[in-house]
Amino acid sequence: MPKQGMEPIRRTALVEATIHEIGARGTLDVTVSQIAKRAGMSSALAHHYFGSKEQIFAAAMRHILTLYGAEVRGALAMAKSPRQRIEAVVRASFAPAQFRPETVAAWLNFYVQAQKSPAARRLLHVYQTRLRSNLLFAFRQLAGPQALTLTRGMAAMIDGLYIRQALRAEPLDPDAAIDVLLAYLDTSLGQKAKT
Amino acid sequence: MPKQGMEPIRRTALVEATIHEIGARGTLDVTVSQIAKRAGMSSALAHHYFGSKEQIFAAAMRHILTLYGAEVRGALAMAKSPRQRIEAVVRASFAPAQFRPETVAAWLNFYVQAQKSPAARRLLHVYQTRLRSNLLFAFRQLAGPQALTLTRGMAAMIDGLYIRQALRAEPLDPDAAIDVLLAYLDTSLGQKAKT
DNA sequence: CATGTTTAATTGACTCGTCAATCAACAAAC
DNA sequence: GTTTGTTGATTGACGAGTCAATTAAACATG
Repeated sequence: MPKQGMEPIRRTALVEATIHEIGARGTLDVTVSQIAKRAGMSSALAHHYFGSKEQIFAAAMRHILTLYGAEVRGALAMAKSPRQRIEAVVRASFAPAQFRPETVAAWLNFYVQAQKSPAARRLLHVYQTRLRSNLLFAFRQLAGPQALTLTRGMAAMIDGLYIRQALRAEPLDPDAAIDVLLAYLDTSLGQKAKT
Repeated sequence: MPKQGMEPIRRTALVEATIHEIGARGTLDVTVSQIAKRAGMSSALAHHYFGSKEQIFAAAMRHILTLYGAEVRGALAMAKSPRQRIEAVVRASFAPAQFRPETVAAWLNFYVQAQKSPAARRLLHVYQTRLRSNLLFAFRQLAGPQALTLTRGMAAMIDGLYIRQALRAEPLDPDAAIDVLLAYLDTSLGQKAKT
């Protein structure tokens, strides 16, 4: 069977299987065998390519963060005004790809993973910092001294809406979530320039 | 050694040990032995009183939710106006007892637990619903039609600020968190009656 | 109040299952 | 015939839950 050049294929298959499996089970308690099975291979092969379960998780996390980063960057590229930059971050955060149940469940579980694994914590920290500074920069131009408070509030609200989705309690659709956030944005800025 | 009436003592010791152990390790991956050891007894005894690990977790969760519920009810009792009722919920949510790192870490992990355990999900759901309806009721009197959006925003923000604390990323002290929330409240209500 | 009996509390040792990780061996492709 | 892909079987560790046996308090009774 062995064709050559399987490695990248296997790796991505495993990463995606990991995210789906975590999403489906709602837990980090997924076995390498489960992941491997979903990816259509033996668990031994998974170990062969990744070395350890923790490295599989790390790769899955990197994948999610990369996708999210790309989504944000894409949205940001088209934004002209500070107001648009904030809106871009919000919309990117709730884009269909980011708000799929498996993805969100995976996020929640990676939050937990970050509590034990320093590597996971670092990864998460990089992205959170980047996101926050995007918001802060824009808010500074719009609201001066209140910028820090507004940034904190908005970042918290994004996370909170994610959690709700993960818990499937009061499952808001993306548009409703975006509405909540934009309402916050607008009233905070006192209905200034809705450009 | 056997004195009588040990049961309630052992049970509460186990519940508290569970919360501390989860907080300390940052994971639901705590063994019954670890919990029992911290509570100063053998793992066999823990099983004797609770039957299973899941029931220990459920009891710990109930404990946390009960404390939180009591805190909210206490704060709510003194509130006279709708504005004060919202503020009461906010302040109760970030009261020192609720915002201790172990407690917050335990919360996060119970969110995860709720994904697999229907019992945990039910417990969480009851409290979340109660909380939300407290907010919604007050917001209706203050903001009429926007009440639903505001409630969603505020509930999300509370959860999000909790997460931040759990992750120890940008660790806000309780007062800062309350400031963020009250700023949201005030601007949303357009600086009406700050009573 | 001494003594025998029940009973709650308690644990060490054990079972059984599960899972991450390893390894030896085999199968194409080159 | 060497490299790359692949797996079944195995190892070793660990953890939930059980159980039989031990302790000493509580209690009864003459």
